[in-house]
Amino acid sequence: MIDIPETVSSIKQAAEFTGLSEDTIRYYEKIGLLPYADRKASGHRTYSKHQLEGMVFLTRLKATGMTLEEMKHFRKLYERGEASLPQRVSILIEHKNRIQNEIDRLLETQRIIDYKIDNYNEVLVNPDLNKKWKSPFAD
Amino acid sequence: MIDIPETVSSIKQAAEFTGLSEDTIRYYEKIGLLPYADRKASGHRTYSKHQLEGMVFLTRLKATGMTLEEMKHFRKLYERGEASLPQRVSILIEHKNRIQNEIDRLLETQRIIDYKIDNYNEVLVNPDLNKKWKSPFAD
DNA sequence: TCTTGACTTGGAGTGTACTCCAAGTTGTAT
DNA sequence: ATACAACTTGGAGTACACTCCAAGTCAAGA
Repeated sequence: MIDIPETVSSIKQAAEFTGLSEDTIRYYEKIGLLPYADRKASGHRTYSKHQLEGMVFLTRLKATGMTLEEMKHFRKLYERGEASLPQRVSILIEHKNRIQNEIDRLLETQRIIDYKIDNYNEVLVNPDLNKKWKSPFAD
Repeated sequence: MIDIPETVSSIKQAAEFTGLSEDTIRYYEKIGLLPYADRKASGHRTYSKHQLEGMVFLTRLKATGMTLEEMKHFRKLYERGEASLPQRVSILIEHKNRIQNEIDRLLETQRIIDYKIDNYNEVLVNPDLNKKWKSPFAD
């Protein structure tokens, strides 16, 4: 990962460092997933390193299947301060479990794909075998 | 997995055995992802075990991130017969690699979540530590 | 025969997450 | 001073994958 400067003073740079698009950053702010960003005198958004890291963490949660609504909820808990810590922990634990289930599902599908690739390769070597696998896409 | 009978004679049963909804099955047929299903004299759809297994395989590809368009492409190759075998193998290999990348990403996010959970727990034990972690959502 | 329920069709509507646009403002280089 | 790029806003449009609906047909039981 690129290392993030202490502050950036344009949405373009924020996009560059977080991997989000400029439009997506504005959209997230619009729906309340990101807090209203500080503006310069010109009205342009500025971001601290702190905020950029938060955005990167959001992209990770999203990339692992958390919805924008769930992330908004998490953010609201964060804003309520320390009292919400236990709730935040349990959300993270639950999300971690979801990720684990997803991993298990992916591994199983990899096994099935391997099986199909093996079948395909056998048919490539000996086309007469073709009739043996009647399963769709497998023969 | 439930075992699938040799044939089913309604879309309801097909839905039951594949896990897809009736509407989704009709939708897949409409967009050409599934071939036009055989109909009884009444016009009701019937499906062979062969076809049901194909539908289950589609759900796996979809659950692991393949789009409907990509699946349509794969299906068309399948319909072109044996000559498309090498192409189908390479699509499967590529998809398997995508799954691997996804798994790697999920594992990395799990590690990050673990790190955050640890931080949270430390703060829960000793609230004074709270100032140490300035990273959003992490403190 | 009549009702009930499962099915058929084409097409409209939904939810999520963007993505783009028009009109206007500001900052920088020549 | 002027051009031009980068930014601002509210709001409209898009892509994907369904999901629902209305109107009609068909099969089986009371």
